Amino acid sequence: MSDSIRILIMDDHAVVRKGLAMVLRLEPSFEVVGEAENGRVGLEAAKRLNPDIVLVDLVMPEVDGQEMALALRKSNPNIKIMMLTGTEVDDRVFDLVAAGVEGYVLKNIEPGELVRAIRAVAHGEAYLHPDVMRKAVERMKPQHAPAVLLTPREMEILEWMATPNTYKQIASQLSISEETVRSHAKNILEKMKQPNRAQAALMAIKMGLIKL
Amino acid sequence: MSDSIRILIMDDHAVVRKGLAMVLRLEPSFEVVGEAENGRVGLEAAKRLNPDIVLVDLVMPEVDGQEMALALRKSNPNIKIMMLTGTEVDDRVFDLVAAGVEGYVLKNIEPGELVRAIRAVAHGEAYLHPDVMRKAVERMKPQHAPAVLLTPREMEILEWMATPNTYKQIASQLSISEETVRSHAKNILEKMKQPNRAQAALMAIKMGLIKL
DNA sequence: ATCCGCCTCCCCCGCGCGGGGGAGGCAAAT
DNA sequence: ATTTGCCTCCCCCGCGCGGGGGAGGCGGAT
Repeated sequence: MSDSIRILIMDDHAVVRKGLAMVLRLEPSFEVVGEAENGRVGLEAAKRLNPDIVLVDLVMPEVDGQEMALALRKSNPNIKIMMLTGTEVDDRVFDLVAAGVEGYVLKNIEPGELVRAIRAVAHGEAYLHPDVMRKAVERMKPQHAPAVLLTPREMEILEWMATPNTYKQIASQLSISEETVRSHAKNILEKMKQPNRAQAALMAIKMGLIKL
Repeated sequence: MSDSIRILIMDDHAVVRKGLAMVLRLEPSFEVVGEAENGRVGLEAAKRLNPDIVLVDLVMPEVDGQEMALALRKSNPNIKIMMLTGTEVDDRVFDLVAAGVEGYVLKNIEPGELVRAIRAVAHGEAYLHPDVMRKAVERMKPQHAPAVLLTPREMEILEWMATPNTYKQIASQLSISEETVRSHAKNILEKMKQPNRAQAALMAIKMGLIKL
């Protein structure tokens, strides 16, 4: 293995490619081995050049970054992928990371940070832009607050309502009457404004009241 | 506001505290304003000193990092929290980020990276250790694969089954007979080995077949 | 001392749903 | 040409469930 990081750049704008290449070539340990103007030729180039990492724009004509990433993951899973997009955090990020994309940065990134990011990803780490990370964390945390108008007992019943158990079975589990369970269930459905158990369970998961 | 970042360190091992403090004091823009040997005194110190950020070990006697973080979040939500643990990624991370902890690093982090992390968190960004990020990404991606033995039509019906609509309503929406919908539903439940619509919907979400 | 929220339990009704059958058409695979 | 999978549609039955009532006890708040 070589000690330098071999990079392939994909972007439909020549200026961006040249700009990135210029910045990256300043780094002694970096080696820009190729450029491509879209995902199709980029994919071929990647297979031919076998770079350590590809720096790819998300929006490109013919074959975009997402398609390219998925295809490259299949054919050459060892090539790291660093996705590059505009200043907005695209929701496709999550599909991308799910597909195995290691890096995701916005184009407004500082050159120094980009260098660090590339180095991190090339070393097998994951690098997500802070904004993306924040959004990811937001997704992980339950969208708290909306309504904890349920009593402790009702919360307990609600959890059971998300299971296959019938009210009768729930009742025996809790050692109370089935009628009591049904009574709680009625109140829960009314409070949550849901028409049935199924919707209440889905709603509860959405609100993070119960775990999946 | 001052231009330096005021830091409070919490760790039950004096050596770790001193070591961290020494490393951080090398940074001109950092100011270590205090140390605490557990969460209880750390919490008091935080309220008294009002630092920009607290660097806190997860495992501590009396009041551990998690309790401290939750309490501090309530009393002083503007103080950033950087959690510090051993070399293993603890599953409690997810509860912590859900609770609002901005940073999470492992103790094997390089000093330079820790400095960057603290700076990032102090500036309002999120910083998760690459390993944690990777694990978080793993959690986000649907645990694909198990079984997409459902036909396209069944997938469509399944999505409708996760809504409040009755079979009759679904049927009219899809312009087919209610019996057809019920027939599909029967096959779906059998294929998914689920006893009812509710469980099938929950299962579908777990498997990432449908979106929340 | 009164009120109110919570938990408990009971009754009745209608219907949506799960589970068991069966059947015909149509396209792709073989 | 036969098979196989998919989509379509139909029947019957039993029961779990949603929705409408009501009632009593118990603890905390005032």
